Amino acid sequence: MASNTSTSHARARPIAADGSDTATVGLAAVVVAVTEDEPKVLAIRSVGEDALPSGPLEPQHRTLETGLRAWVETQTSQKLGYVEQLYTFGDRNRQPDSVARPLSIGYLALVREARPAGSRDAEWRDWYRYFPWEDWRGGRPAIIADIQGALSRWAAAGTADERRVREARAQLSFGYGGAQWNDERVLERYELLYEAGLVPEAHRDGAKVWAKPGEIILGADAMVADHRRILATAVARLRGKIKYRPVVFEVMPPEFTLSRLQRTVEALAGLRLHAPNFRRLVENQGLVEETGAVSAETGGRPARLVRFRREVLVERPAPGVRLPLSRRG
Amino acid sequence: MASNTSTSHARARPIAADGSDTATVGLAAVVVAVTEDEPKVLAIRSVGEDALPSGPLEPQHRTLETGLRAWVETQTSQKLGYVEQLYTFGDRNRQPDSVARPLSIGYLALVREARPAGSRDAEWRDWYRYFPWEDWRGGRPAIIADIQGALSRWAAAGTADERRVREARAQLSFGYGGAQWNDERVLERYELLYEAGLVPEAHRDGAKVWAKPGEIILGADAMVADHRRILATAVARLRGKIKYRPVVFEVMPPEFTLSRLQRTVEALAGLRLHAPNFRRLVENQGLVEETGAVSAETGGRPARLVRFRREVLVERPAPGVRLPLSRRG
DNA sequence: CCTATAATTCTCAAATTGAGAATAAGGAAG
DNA sequence: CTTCCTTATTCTCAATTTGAGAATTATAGG
Repeated sequence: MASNTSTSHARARPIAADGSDTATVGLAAVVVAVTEDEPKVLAIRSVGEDALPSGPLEPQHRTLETGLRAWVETQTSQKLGYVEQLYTFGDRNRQPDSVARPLSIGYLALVREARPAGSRDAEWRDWYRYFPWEDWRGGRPAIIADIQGALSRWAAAGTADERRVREARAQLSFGYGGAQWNDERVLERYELLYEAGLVPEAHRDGAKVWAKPGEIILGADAMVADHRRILATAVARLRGKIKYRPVVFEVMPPEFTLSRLQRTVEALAGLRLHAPNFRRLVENQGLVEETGAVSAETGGRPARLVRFRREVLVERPAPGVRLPLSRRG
Repeated sequence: MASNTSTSHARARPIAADGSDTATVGLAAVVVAVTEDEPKVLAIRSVGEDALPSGPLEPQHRTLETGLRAWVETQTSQKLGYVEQLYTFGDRNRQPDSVARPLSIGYLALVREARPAGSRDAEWRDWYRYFPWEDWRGGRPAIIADIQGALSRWAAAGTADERRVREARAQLSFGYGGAQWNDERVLERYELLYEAGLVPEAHRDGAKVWAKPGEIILGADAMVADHRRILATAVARLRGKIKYRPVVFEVMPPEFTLSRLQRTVEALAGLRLHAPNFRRLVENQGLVEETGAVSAETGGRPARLVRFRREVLVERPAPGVRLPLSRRG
């Protein structure tokens, strides 16, 4: 339960000087790295559920972003490079146990390496722990079957009109029936599960949901407050952005092989790519340049080491890693 | 000056109960329509500069979005359909005359038609009044020459290092030198002008800028507070989104001709498109369907009337109006 | 030397794009 | 009613970009 964990993400209750609403503003960061081909996110372990590094906006913070950086650094001793604002959440509905309106501004940060995580309770976690249905690298995840079942029962429980709408939404989001899987609909999927009550957060928040606690989809970790929602927003944003901006390089070491780059993109997108076409795209777009060195780490033929070509930022209008999917699972 | 206009966007000063910062949260809407092939935005005329419909978040607002809708409706009697959150601005630097941290959450709203604007001081304005350099439909806008000149002087005024960085940024943003024009860099361009002090807001905010007031780029309207920044964010977002999501249809009437659709996209993107290729894209993607009727409004051959095919939302993963540019101005 | 493994290059058909010519269907002018 | 003007619409064609798979190369290990 959220109320058990009175760590830094608990919020103070402000008093408004006049009728107008004041809000304590929470800042929360999704700090992403990719280690050994797995996407990782920095999490704060608390008694119950995990939390994102977060804290309230304070007077000494010159900008929202500096406030965020400060909180992440004190809580995880991780310095941030690339940072981008995601979304501001402010529903009254969620977190009903607080008088002040909980306003949280979510940020996405990309860092180069997942070091052992500075502080004792900060830990790097595979982000698919929170969204096991998002990892299609090994084909359709088994958990989708459970989800599909639960969503069908949820759809059936509605009125005739609701039924069709719900069924369509479920198929569209999770890619069955007519629709096909879309890697970017991460938030849509999480929100759908929340609405249907298939996720513990919905019950904890006291949201009016159809599902009984017994329907909860198991095998996925929940998070404190609205942090899993923020994480879903981050994954969605990153998966979208990777395709038209060269942001993957923010999580790569200075030198890397093309297959490492590919596996990093695959890790983030949760999809398998066709290797020859992937390299063709990356090279044709001039995203990387030769270092001259080779790396013989893997079993087979040694791979050339390349580095990101910063010049592309100037040359091309919107270079990203377009995804050459392979149709075979 | 911002302090002259004590209308609804003036903000109250909250008192924090403890050390932590409280902020009055302002909501601001960029309400967009396209009338007679010109992109319009709803503006509130005040004594000095224009403002966006806006107001503080209040206790009775259940969600941020309902608060926003309420403010827009009371100020402009315009009901909103499609609404999307843009960004939360919270720099301490801007608006130094306020004790409370001004936090403003910007929204983009799309509406179907620009009616004469309900209230007396709400008015539909061509959005290129605020950004004349953004309209390339008639070729490169004349004002770019002035901007280029002023930015060159700004670049030259820096140290050797600064000079190169500034020159590169200017060229990249405004598409001269090596770089080419990118319709989506709207915010980047506005921020650059602000930083260089070429825009009245920078001086009004007391920002530390190079330019003397005499350098200000004339022929563009400023706005209250950070509203022009929010507008720039909206234009950028819309120009980006139009290419991969069928959002144009939110500003179209239920039935329309393909050339009207094209001119609407052109109005928003500020670019000319190649008509035959535009229709090919729209039709191949199944974005529209026949109504059977024709419209003989224009001089030449009567055009078929089509409507948006809602089914595409289910069928295709990310259908938008890709932009088949024509190379000739 | 043979084999497994991974990296890399080639090939080829299919689809998409960019550009312009050509055609069609009305209204207005004569 | 013929001609011209205007806009809508269809065609064509070359160039580029994709998707998919086969083939080749370079190492390490037996």
